[in-house]
Amino acid sequence: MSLRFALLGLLAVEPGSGYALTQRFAQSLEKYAWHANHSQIYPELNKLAGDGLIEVIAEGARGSRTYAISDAGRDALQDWMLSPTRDSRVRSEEILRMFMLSALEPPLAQDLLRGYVERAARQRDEIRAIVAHIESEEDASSPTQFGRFAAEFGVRQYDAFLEWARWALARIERFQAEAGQGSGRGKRPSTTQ
Amino acid sequence: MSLRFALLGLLAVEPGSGYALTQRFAQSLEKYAWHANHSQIYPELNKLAGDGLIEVIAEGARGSRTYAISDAGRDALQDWMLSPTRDSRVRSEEILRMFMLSALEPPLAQDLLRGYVERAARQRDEIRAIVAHIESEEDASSPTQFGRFAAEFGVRQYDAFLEWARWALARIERFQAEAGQGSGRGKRPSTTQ
DNA sequence: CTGCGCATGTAAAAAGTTACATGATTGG
DNA sequence: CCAATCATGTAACTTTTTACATGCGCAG
Repeated sequence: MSLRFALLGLLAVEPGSGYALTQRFAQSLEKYAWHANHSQIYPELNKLAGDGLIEVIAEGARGSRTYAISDAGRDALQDWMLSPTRDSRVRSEEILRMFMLSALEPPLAQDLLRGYVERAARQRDEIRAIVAHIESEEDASSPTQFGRFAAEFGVRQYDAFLEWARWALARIERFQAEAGQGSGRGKRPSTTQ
Repeated sequence: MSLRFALLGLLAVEPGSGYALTQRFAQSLEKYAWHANHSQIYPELNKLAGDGLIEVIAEGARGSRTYAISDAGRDALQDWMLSPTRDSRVRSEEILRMFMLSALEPPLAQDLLRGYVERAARQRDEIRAIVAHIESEEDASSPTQFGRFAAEFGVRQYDAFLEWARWALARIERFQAEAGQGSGRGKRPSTTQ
């Protein structure tokens, strides 16, 4: 169901073709919220059009069709937005890898974490540059709003991740130092079966 | 593929049955990293055992089997951790809804956002309580580390979200104030209300 | 005149969800 | 003894991924 509403939401902001939507998906949604390939997007657009939630408002070169959301579509989107979120689950292979670090030997985990930190910092800086660019355009019209929201979200997300990663590094280090000292104050599980 | 490694990672920290793993999934992974139902977990455990990556180390009441990761499993997990992440995409219906807010009328978007802020703040406080509890146990053994990492991540994640939401609220407000004056840009969808 | 990007599709396979199904054990 | 929870599974369906497939239009 989410794919439908992702498409309706994108079309509510601005009309576009399947091709354009595929790109907008990749630009603003896939890193934080949802992702879909064109092979899933095209059939879903046809279904949405069949249900009268979107309409073809223009046909261009190479058989391209520009869709716009219909009034019924806007209603459906709003209903969905007002309905309770029944799924608060998240899928992210990157975060999964973070958590799995605790299964590795501490030195290896630290190495990996440091690499992640570096890449995350670089990516955050890239988004910051995008934000600066959008901001300089000074165009507060709807279409850019969407990307602006996503970009701001991304910056804050990366910042939070970086803080967490640094905290995790420090914790692993501390844990390792304690373990290295034979008689620590921490409990020794020894024969815990 | 991710499910395999999520299970291997959990078993690398501590052995457990399919039932126990289902619960650990729901506790520490599903809100931030990955989720799976028992109907997906049990068959995957059988496959992992068939591939020699995990082993049954105990059988208990009600036909329960406790699995532990094998040396081959540990190697497979490590290989995966060291391999480049080829998928940096995220799926989260909640975040999707956030982004779709820009498709709604500003006052409605603000109402919804305020509701989200309230719930997020409550959830963050709940995790903080869990963190405080884990911290008070003073038990630095591996099994708890996992949940501790996830909880810390959750707190920072919620904090970042809350900051973003407040920023978004302020921005919508400003945008609305500007639109209220002469600076009419963008389309105005029927003020028929 | 050719290669790249635009533009749309379908099919098969894998992954994930929901529903159905069963039985054991334990606490009240 | 009854309800809740433990514990495992399969089947049908939906969603998502990967691969295959085709053709137009433009810039160099």
